[in-house]
Amino acid sequence: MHEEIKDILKRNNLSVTGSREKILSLFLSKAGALAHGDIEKKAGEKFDRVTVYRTLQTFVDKGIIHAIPTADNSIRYALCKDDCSGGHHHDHHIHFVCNHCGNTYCLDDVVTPEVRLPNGYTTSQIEVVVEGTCKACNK
Amino acid sequence: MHEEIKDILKRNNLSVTGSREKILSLFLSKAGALAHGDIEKKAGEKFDRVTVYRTLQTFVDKGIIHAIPTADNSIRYALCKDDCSGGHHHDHHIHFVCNHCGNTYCLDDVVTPEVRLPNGYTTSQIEVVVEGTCKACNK
DNA sequence: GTAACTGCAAAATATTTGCATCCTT
DNA sequence: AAGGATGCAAATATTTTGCAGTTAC
Repeated sequence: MHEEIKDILKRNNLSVTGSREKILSLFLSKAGALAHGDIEKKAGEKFDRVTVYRTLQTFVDKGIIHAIPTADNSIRYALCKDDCSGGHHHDHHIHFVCNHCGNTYCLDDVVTPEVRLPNGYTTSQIEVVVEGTCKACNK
Repeated sequence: MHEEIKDILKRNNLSVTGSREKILSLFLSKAGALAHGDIEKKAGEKFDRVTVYRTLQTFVDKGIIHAIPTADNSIRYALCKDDCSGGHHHDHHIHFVCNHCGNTYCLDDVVTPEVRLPNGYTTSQIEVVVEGTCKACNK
């Protein structure tokens, strides 16, 4: 188990427990985003469904991961880069859903574009989800 | 009941029924998007929850309405402009969620911006959801 | 030792399916 | 009359809550 995992937990004032390490390592080892169901499966029945719900919620609250809304309305989660601490999360990157392999990726290098709103509207956050075919599936 | 409603249904080869007319008129009379729960409430217990599920699904299939994914993962639906017929729906406008009044709007005048993806990725659809404060709440 | 975390059971919600009946065309 | 749509009941699935036992610090 990487030291990095413990670091992340400690940095966020969370106790280091088995389920948190396991779930966090799933996120670190996989490029794409994970849905609740993926985590239950991948973890291999090791821990309770309720623990997964609570752990994910805790991670979102602390800004360790963020939720990605997709068109088919399955919630997926992905690691936040840098410091999205204290629930004040701001994405500056876009999300990509591959229609072929079904994976969801954060394209960290693609900055969310400017959006010009009509007069009277103010913006606090912009979420961009692009659907298409990813690099791997395009080969 | 507007004639327009019957037209929309007929145009899509759907029988004109009470629940469909009612639900469609809710969408036509309201600027913002509606969640499943909103519809059940606003309809005033007139029809079954199951009917609402099935009607919404039918409308989405026919391209009469489209689903809007939001960060808090509540599914909302809004009317499609023009012809998004036959399940081949493409948004060209952005969605706006007001953090103040909670409403979701389609900003039909704001075109989705170009997104420059890394090499190897191809795009089929872009979904943009902006959060902030809407015109009415900013006064 | 204390506060925080987990697992189990159960409650509360949400969604889907089957089928008999009713309505639209 | 025939096919489609609705409503009800019930089966599934999902998410939340309470609480007792366990673990991290």
